[in-house]
Amino acid sequence: MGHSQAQKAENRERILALAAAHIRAHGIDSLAVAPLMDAAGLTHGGFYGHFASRDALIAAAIMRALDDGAAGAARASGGSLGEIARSYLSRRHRESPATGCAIAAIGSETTRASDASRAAMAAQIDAFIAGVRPFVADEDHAALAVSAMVGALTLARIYPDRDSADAVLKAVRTAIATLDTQAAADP
Amino acid sequence: MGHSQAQKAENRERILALAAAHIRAHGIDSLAVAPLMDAAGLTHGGFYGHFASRDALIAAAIMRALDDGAAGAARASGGSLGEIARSYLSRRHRESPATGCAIAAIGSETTRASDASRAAMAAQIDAFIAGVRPFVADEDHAALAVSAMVGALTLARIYPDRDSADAVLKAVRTAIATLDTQAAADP
DNA sequence: TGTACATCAGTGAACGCGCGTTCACTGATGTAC
DNA sequence: TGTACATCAGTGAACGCGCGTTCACTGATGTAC
Repeated sequence: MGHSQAQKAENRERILALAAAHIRAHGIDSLAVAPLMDAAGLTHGGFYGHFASRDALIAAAIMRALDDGAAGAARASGGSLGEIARSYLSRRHRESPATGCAIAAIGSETTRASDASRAAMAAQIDAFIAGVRPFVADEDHAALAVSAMVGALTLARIYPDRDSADAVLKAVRTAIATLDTQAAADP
Repeated sequence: MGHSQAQKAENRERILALAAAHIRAHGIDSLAVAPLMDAAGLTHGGFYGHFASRDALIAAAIMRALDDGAAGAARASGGSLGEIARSYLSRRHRESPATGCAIAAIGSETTRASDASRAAMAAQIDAFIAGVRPFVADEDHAALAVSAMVGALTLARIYPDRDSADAVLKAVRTAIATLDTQAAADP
């Protein structure tokens, strides 16, 4: 089998991507080394050639999940707050935690994570707020909009029935659009 | 030792209260039977006289944590949205997840809990929205306010430094107050 | 360009540990008379 | 009211299992000559 250095980098990348998706879809605590390595097509013994420990992997996976989410947000970031909210609070995003925003997916769990992980997520929260800032009246409303988007996505995923989940998303989408001072200035 | 029926009810109550506090402070997955029974002053073998399984305890503990949080909210619910936000988004609440709102404390984890647990939390979200409804312009803004409060408390707890955490709480408190149509009607 | 060998990515068995759960047992409780 | 006994809450040892981690080994890689 190919055990080249290039292969190793690819393998590490695959492990990390799978871990980042897993923690968003199934939570941090349920991430186990052996099943993860299996999913990556490797045996569990080789794990420690890539990461010092499970904790080190988790820290790296959180960073990766944050980057994933930020990349998705950048791709979708539109020219108005309504557009941002429409994308962030979409049914698609609600149904795809594994590829979506890490803040919403593992927010309450990260509350209890390492300081480094929490700092990384805090930085992304700040970036999210800064991205929304141009569209609203002041800093406070930027924090409000971001809190509401992260909160609403989390709440929507709690509802067991899809209709209620979608109703919450729609309600907050509509309400957030009224905070857009740019749009309000238009005729 | 007193093994009376009254004692048993007290013991079950103590176990459940400890579990409800634990899951809010340290997460659902980290709840383990033996340490919990130890904290309750009992040995772990007796656990199954009170609950059918760890999963059954978790379901009961989530319900209890929701009730705790609702009781706290009812005690603090004031005559304006600003008052509600001031209490919910207080430093005190941020620092005391074990006795506070379960939606914020275990929101992202509950996303992956049993349907019954999710339904119970969904009911409380609906109640929270209904409680805020009288103070805002429409249903959508009630959902916005609740999403923002739950979201902001979660975000604040992610920040490793207290000042940033408090700044987010304050920003969202201030912004939410502007949504209060009752207060806006005042001179 | 070709050969010899050190390196090292990945293998898979083995380890110790913590956990959920079971169970035979103990002794106080509370009921039947 | 007092005694005899069935009940049952709690005990603590034991179980099997999954998990994180280690390690001796394998065989392809890539470098030195």
